[in-house]
Amino acid sequence: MSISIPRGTQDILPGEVEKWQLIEKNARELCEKFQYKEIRTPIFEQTELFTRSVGDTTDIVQKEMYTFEDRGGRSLTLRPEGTAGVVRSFVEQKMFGYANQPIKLYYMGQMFRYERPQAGRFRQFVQFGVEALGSADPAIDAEVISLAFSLYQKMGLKKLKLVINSLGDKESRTAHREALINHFKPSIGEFCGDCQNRLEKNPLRILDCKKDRDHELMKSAPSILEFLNDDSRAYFEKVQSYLTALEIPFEVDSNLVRGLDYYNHTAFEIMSDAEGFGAITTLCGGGRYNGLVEEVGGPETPGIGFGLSIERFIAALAAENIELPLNEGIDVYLVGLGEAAQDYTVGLLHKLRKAGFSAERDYLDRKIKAQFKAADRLNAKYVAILGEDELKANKINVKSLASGEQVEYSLDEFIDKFKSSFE
RNA sequence: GCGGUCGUGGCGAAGUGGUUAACGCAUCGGAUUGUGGCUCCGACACUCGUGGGUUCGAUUCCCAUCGAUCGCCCCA
Repeated sequence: MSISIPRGTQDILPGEVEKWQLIEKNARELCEKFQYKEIRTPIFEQTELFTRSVGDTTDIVQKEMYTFEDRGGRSLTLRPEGTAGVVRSFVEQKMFGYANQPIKLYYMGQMFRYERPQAGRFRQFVQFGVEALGSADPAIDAEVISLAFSLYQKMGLKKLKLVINSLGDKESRTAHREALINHFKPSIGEFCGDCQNRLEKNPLRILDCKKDRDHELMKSAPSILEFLNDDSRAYFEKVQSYLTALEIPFEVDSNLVRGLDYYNHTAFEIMSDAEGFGAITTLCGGGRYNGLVEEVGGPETPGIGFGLSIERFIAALAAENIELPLNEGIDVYLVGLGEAAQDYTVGLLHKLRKAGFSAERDYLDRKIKAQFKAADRLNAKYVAILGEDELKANKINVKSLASGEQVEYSLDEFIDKFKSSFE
């Protein structure tokens, strides 16, 4: 039996990896403009970090974590999401004491969830995410949302939908929770098993159920928005007015519930409207998590962030048929004919590269025709031909593959002349 | 964790219970002794995912298993 790639993981090969690099590059540039700084935290953390922050009633913690014990008997877990590690670092490195507040960070890296793979869902996937810690200004909620939105737009995505909701503060949530339980409890028997479980644990989740979505009580269920206290309501309205100022279209969906326990106030998702996108629609999810820093052992600190998957990003690009500017060819392919000439091209190739050109030569002892084909395949702009004759005459022929024109240079002047004539 | 579909050469893709498993692309060679993209000719070692069963005989039928894929749950 041959060794194969672990389930739910993928090799990203040349030809595909360029898309990743382009997204990564754009993400970094955008973060630079928005003044978010990169942070790199470990890929595994103490298990307790996730059970405490993500919430031990969530699916992530209950059935999706890659947890293992190391040789010292410590329980460690491959990170299932990015926020927990960043917050842990914020606390441990005492960033709350830094002069420059709020602390604005971004990360990019592998996350791991033990799930059955399907469209847009993997066991190892890559998230780009942002966290802003130390500010409870609704303007930063809008900034975080607009950063994510801008990245998608920058890559050419058009069919985007931003959905926002407010989960309110603790007081609002508690009131809403009571109301939900009272609303569903008398008839909970008519709902699916999952919902029956949710009633006490997390009644908010019932609203997200797809099976029971048509149930009468679903439509008449009390909305969180009705239970927002004055502060929470004012906050949410502020976020909305800032989004409007940023010219980001959005819709409010009072049923939007995020899968992690730590969220409050602003919750949002960016989805793709593109057809043929399958069951996955969520590209990016995020929200505010005031209280999380305390939970992890730090001082009371507000925070907000998002996470987005590069895999889904690329899937969305494909769903919208967006061509990325990739596939650059090389500048020059060095054709060598005969042993003496091929020997000479070794040094010449190096000089070309040192002069700033992307250059390649043959390493398979191929005939001239095959070398030309190789040059074509590499999308070379020029082919430089060095045969026995040229070598003897101290010359080299340079042919443009586009025009077919060929010029002869003296070998000594070749690099300089080629450089000055290069377009 | 549950369900549907699928698993043939580097890639794509036919096909059959029975002696040599199509074809296309790609690759390599030649036509064109040192100049590409076109054309023509030729070459190209395949445990037909793996294990077991049925059968005189299985790549083709059955079972299991692994994997891929899509969906449910949930999410990025």
